[in-house]
Amino acid sequence: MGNETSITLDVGSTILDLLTHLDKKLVQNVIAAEVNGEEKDLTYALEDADQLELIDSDSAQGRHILRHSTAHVMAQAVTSLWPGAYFAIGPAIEDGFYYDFFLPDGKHFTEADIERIEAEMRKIIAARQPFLREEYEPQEALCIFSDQPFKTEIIENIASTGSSSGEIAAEIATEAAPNASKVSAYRNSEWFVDLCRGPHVPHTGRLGHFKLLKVAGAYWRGDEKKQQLQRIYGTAFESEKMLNEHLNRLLEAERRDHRKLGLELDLFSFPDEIGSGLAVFHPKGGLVRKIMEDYSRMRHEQEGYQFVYSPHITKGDLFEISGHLNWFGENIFPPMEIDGENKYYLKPMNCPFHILIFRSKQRSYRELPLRLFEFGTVYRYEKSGVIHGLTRVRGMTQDDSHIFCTREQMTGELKSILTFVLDLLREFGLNDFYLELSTRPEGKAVGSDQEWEEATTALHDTANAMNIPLVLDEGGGAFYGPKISVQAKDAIGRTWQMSTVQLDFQLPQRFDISYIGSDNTKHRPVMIHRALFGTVERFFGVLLEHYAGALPTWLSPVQVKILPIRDTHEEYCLQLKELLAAEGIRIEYMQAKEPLGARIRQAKLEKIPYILAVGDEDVASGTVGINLRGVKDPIRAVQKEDFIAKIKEDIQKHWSNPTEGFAIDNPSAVRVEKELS
RNA sequence: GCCGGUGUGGCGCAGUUGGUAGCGCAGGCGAUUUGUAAUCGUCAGGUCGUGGGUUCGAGUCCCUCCACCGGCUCCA
Repeated sequence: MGNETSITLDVGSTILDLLTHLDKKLVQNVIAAEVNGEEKDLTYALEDADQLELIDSDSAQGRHILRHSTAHVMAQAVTSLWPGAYFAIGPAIEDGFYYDFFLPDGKHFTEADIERIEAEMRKIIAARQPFLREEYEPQEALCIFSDQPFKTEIIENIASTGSSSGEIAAEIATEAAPNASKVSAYRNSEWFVDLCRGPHVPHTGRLGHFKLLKVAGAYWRGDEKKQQLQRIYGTAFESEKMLNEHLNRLLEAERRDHRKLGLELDLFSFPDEIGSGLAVFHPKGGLVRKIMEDYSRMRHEQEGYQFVYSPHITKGDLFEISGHLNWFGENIFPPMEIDGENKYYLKPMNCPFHILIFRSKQRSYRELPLRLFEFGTVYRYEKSGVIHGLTRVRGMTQDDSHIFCTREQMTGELKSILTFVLDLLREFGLNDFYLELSTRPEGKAVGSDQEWEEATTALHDTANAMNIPLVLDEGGGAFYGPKISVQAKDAIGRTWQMSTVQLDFQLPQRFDISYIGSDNTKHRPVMIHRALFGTVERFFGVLLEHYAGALPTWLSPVQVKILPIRDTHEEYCLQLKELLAAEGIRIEYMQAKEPLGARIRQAKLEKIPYILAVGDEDVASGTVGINLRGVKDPIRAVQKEDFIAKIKEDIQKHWSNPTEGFAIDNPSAVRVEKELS
């Protein structure tokens, strides 16, 4: 609440008692409190000199609590519908909560059960059941939960380690008591009690604005070798309004799904006949992709990269030397046998090829940093269940580069790469980033501690200097070195992993590459692996979702569509088309076979940035009527030269939408887009 | 890979308790010549993902495989 006040109460008073002394309006949203920095239920009995912070249901902390409480209600509902169900863990997560269950006797939930469970939950909420906190010695708790194997395991873990932390995942910690000696649980009814650290809302009547979203699978403790459970996801908010806003955001995400857009806009497809996770790009998608790649090539040229090419297959020796067959083997497609002797593999990575280019002759320090760039198509065997549109595929093209430099050049290179990455991503319209530093994967890494330490420090320091938030991803590095990845947030706030920059001391050793230094002796170069788009496919998918399919003009496969009002305007239109084409503008002409409204509609659905409608008045005065994407009303009688100047500016400046240059304050823009969905 | 769901013409969908497939959009053709988000008519298009089984008979029931969707584990 912010303001500090001292209040005197009777001995044994609870927070709830205290609230009754305070202004009703101010405290009606309070669902829990922090006492001396620890979250407590409202039924907590205050002691002398306790410092109290109230937690409102509309705060992040408050939502977390009410979601967690809703998860308990869901578990109770499930237990009442499926007596004997085992429940595992049920934490609040970002935007919602889940609970993992196991139904005995081979039963399982289906999507259809969601409604039944929701209905049962509403009954529990209507009953305004109190959440009663109980504390037990571990032995007692084991008795109470003797028929719940997962809970038993959690309690035993707490009892043996003395705490809920350690090797137990963070989410499990939310289930357990923070102090070692006692185990806390919350009772909602005579027959339903759940192990939990708390706190919870005072009673189930404080809940109700929730929705169950999906049934999914999940492994016990996130370990694929352990039992498979069923997870039910849901979300809950402090009000119906906030809940609906969230559900609308989910719909918006669905509307932006690049798989759907790719089909609607005729950009790419995944024919069954080719195989899972292998895309073909149709002419329009191919054009977008070409523009992306051309732009990238142009920028790489400016940044001092040299272009190389390497084949898609190689003898296994190469990946033996690099260590990929050993460390990355399960992601490599099975080999082709040639002449019974040699095993050839589809390449999963480009780096060894670039190393061989480096090694093809003796190198001098004067050549460094040597920056080799390639749109390298690689193939990775991904488990069938993980494939997802263009963002997770089995055949992908990386905008890959390997930079060979001296130890001394390393930091400078890293810095210029990160600057380059962020610039490039901004040029494609992504503006909101954070960096993630992935460190040594324990048990899955090569190289000495000292090398890892040095590499990690170098990456960390460079990342820190970028003035962008940096988060740590413990153990997420590649087997040969740590990495920084750039996470970009899209237009609706979702984050996508894009670029990666990896520092590598290992492969230069494995391939024994060297350069002659100014001292006339051999030195080992350092290698930096980096991809800016990450992969062209994923980047394409992310851009589609970011722009909801309405690509900026410079990336649009069709930039202008010309519509004559009647076919008598055809001649003028074709002249206009020539004029625009001469400026390198991508344009389509649409004959007057149908009413104008129908053609406008069709062009709008194609998300064309500029639709020109041309009639008698335009022919007479050399003008066009412009329909901007995202704007309902047309702009009439614009001199065609003015239009050309405008669209050229748009293309040159990479406007995210044509409206940017027209000072249009048109709230219908967003509405129109929505109506069409 | 694992758990659950789904798979009907290019796309979106309907197909009652098993009785050999419909609709809308898109497409072809014809008419309509249209000033801002769907003009009218007509025609064509599907061995119902695949392979097997049950049955007199399978889009409907069972099994296999494939693919997709939602997650988990992995990950660019």
